Amino acid sequence: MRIAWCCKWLPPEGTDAAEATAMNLRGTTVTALMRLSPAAAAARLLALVCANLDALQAQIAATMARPVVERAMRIGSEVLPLYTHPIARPHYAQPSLRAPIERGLAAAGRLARAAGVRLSMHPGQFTVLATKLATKSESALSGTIEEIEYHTEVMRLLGHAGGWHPHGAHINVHAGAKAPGIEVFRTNFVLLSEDARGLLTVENDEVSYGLGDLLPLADALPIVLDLHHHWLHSEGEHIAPDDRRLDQVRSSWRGVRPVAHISTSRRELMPHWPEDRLPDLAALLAAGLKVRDLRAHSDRMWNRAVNNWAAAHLAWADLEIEAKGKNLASAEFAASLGLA
DNA sequence: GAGGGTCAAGTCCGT
DNA sequence: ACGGACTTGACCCTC
Repeated sequence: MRIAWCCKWLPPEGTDAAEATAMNLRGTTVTALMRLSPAAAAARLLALVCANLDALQAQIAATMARPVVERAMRIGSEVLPLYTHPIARPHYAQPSLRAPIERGLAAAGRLARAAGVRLSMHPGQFTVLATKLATKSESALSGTIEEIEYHTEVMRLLGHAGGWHPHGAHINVHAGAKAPGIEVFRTNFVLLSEDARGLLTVENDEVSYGLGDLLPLADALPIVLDLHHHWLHSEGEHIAPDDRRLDQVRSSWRGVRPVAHISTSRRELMPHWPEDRLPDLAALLAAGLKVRDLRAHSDRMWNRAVNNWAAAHLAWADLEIEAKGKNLASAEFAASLGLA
């Protein structure tokens, strides 16, 4: 059983803020890189990558120091900044950049495996396997494939690729656009490398692909259930851990411990809502709140009823905590449930 | 150093 | 038709 934090390390009470800053990944922008000479751009990327590799190892080390139940984390996608962009690609092909990346990621992966830290990644919203095959979207599809193969390459260099979700690793995406339909996702999924297909998972979202829409893919890749997205997509259902639909979700993982996501709406939206009562979507909408507002993640897991409901799902899945309070929220969540 | 405009990409929603 | 939100605010220029 694992509880994961996501991407960014915030300094726990009484620790050094500058130390935490050094533990986080940094990116850059295409325009900033383009303004530099090729030599300066190469130097800039090398400096960023080296800092990020150190930061990643520090994140894993900090995660190792947590109780066993908290040894899981999501790696930020900017670990190798602009890796898939044409402006950066020639630089990443250079041995001067490639060598430290291979060394650094191999060391990070060894560290994670030695301490049983489960690793995941989550490519951004531009990653859409369900996308039309029309000329207009061809670049969207090729960009999506490049992006997934980039994340796969990071996992490969960590030593977490080859076969079926080695060490529990996964690269999680949303399905994409609604119009083409889920079978287009399946068609495009086949275009990925074998390593990528062994790492990819697909997550339900609030607007396009709900849990029921993804179940037809259960034979192709694991389904990540986002409990908060499902709550919004299903018009307020707090799905039970023994719901029959979850049988298919579980089996989609083919023996690997499943992963689910939990987050909750911002408390400021419902200042008078009791902390020990599950938020009632119909009541909140009737009170004038918008789904769009309710999608936003809270800082902390502030609602005990939500936490107990989420904790019941630990019976079958590891949980990634998606809260703006990051590691602080996940540690507090684990502690509040008496798990850590 | 602080403030504020800008940021590679797709899709959906509200105006 | 267009701006904003989303994974997540960070980056980077100007003063």
